[in-house]
Amino acid sequence: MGRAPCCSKVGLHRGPWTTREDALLVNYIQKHGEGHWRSLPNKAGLLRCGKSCRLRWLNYLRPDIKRGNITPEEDDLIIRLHSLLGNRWSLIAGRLPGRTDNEIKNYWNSHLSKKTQVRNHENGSKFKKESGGRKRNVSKLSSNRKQKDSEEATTRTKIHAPKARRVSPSSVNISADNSMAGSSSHTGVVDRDSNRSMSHLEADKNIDGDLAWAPHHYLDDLVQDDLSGQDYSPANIDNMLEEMFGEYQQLLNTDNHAQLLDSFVDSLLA
DNA sequence: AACAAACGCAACCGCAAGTGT
DNA sequence: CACACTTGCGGTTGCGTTTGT
Repeated sequence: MGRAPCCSKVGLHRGPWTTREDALLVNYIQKHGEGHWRSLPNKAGLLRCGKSCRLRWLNYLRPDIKRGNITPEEDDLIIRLHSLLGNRWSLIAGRLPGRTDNEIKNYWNSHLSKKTQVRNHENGSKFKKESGGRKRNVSKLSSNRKQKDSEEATTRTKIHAPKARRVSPSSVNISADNSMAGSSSHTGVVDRDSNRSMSHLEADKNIDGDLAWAPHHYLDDLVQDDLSGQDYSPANIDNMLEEMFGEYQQLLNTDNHAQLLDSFVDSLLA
């Protein structure tokens, strides 16, 4: 597959956006709407690649972006959704109105991954908790950033890392009203790296599609209230999440999980 | 006050799925 | 069916800011 040349193109601006560039982009999108990112820079008079424009718009300029600190409720929800979905930031972001996948990803990497790591270690071992906030670690004076980062990377907790998948609305087969039956439904976020038959792919598509697009999808049952409603956290959410997560992990931990997933997905589709 | 380490976040990169021809 | 192009995603990097020594 051919790869579209991007920011490597000579003559294109890179790095931080100026207020003028922001204004040009916002003006253009307000007049013509989103999309056609590739041709947008030319039409808008920007010396940026389309990819860069799209990112800038989605992560920063969009009017519905919520700025400011992540609330404790959001914090908690991110942790829960991450435990369920893994690093699928766009899906998680979809449950947090006004938050972008990039923001959540950054927040996770800089705050929550440590937090959960600390939790895990507190539960299971004598992990030495890093002091919160910006504390200098004197014992690390000799270490440089890269080294530290790579060390972190190797120790970072990874629940699972399914490959990214794009799902278009048209590919969603499950009807909007078809709330998925049973709490185990969503554990169908399956390992995409294993070799699977077409039924797997279809099932995956359905599941993801439902997650991403259907108006009354499963997660709405799971997390009924929009965070903006301030009343997130119905009494049974914890139990449901725990139950599903347990089931999900069970699947992942099984040797023949490909086969298990097979029947699991089949049961979902039935 | 100066310096270095740690942090936080915007932006970039590369891959892969969807779509058009 | 095969290929090229577009778009979306998660991972990674670069750099300005903050903090501790």
